[in-house]
Amino acid sequence: MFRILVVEDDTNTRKLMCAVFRRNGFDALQAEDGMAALKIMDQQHVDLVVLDLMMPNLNGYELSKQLRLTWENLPILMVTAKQEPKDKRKGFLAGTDDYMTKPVDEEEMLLRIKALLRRAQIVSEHKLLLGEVTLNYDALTVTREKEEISLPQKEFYLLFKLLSYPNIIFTRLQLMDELWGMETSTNDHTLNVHINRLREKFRDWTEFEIVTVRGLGYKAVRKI
Amino acid sequence: MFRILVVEDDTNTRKLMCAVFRRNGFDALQAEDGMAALKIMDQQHVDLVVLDLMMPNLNGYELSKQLRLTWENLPILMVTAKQEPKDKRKGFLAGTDDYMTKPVDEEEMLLRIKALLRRAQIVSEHKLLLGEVTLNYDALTVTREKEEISLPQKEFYLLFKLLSYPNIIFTRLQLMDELWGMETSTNDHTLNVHINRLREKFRDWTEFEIVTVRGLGYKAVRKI
DNA sequence: TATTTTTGTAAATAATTCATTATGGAGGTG
DNA sequence: CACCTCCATAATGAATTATTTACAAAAATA
Repeated sequence: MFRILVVEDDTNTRKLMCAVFRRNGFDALQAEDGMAALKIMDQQHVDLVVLDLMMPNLNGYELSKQLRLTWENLPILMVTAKQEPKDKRKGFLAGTDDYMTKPVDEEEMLLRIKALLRRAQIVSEHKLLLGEVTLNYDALTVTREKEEISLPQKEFYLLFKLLSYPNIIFTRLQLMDELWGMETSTNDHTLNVHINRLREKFRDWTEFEIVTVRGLGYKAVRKI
Repeated sequence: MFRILVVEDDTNTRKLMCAVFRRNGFDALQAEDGMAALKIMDQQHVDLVVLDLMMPNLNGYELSKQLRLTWENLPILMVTAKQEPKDKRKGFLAGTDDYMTKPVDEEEMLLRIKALLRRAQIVSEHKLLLGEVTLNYDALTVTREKEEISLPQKEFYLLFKLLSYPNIIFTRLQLMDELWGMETSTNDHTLNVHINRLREKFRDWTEFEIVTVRGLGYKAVRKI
């Protein structure tokens, strides 16, 4: 069972959140400020932290920085005020983080929590499991039962990125940025070609498919 | 028959693990804490220890240190929490150790146990057995039936390293590091050359093969 | 010291991966 | 339907990476 730590100064909100988590099969702990949170983290295993950014004493930004020092891949879901500028909201997130704005929608929170946990697992195990199919990040291979396809780096990272977040559309820019870096001078047509090569290699696989979203970019969808 | 000692404070988990081992042809002993574990170890021969790091009294770290003092090459499989930082998880492992994160997958645990036992045997006997083929660490020789090839040091250690962990990819950096040390000024092309020499010598052997993983490094695969 | 063996370097060759271009097709829009 | 944009595909060539060969330096051995 996954254990979630809720850090939130408002007692009502905090208790409500914990109740929601418990009702949905999670184990929930609570802390009313950053200090209490760190104390709990030292004592027991926590899979994910939900964090209000507006708190007395050690505020959310500071706490998340502290947490990152020790638990590099700990997923953190930050709860921010809506009027906070967007770049500030996203700016300091690590790869395994996400944020939501208040007031928090219960349904949405659970979805995000689940996505974060899944992603954190991917990060820590360097593997991506999709039913019968496994992407092994360290070996650059894709396997299905006995079959193993090994891919060139660019192709592999592209596929891994897409399949890490199925059904999520990535713009060409995002993908270029992730695989080639901001400052590349590489023509962005090359992305088409890589996509094409991937499609070619996995044409007869029924598990997933790379779908073009015209005008936007690409997404991977799981079939079956 | 190999004998495994399970050290785990949670009674259910402990009994379940022992049941799994017995079902798979191992002899299983159990201890609910470090003290009990040491007592058992003093009384009888144990081939491998499975150890939960989170335990009351003598914790897992301490116990493993204690065990190492007397049983230098005892293979230990540590069970750690997932959020433990990776360097902490791996940092104190000896060559014959491994770790897993909770929750533990039965299949994976058995695989790791077998790999550990195999490796421990390598270490204690200074030999690596692959079917008909034997690598003798002290003599720097590779034998198959009546045939015996003796290798120069660098070549032998390289082959030994690769074959100790078949199917695991080692980066050029890892291999350079292991065979030449971090601070070497040796050109890393030399690795290619050594690989090439090994391939040449064992070209007609069907038992194993050195495979290059472009952009990453090399791995040894067992054939047949 | 002379000889052999081992190890490292360098250069030539080969293979793979990646980027670019060109062409044509699909889908949207007026 | 005509037109345009965006994307798919194929072909080509450049860049990167690995293999092989030859040779020289270093170390070990006779």
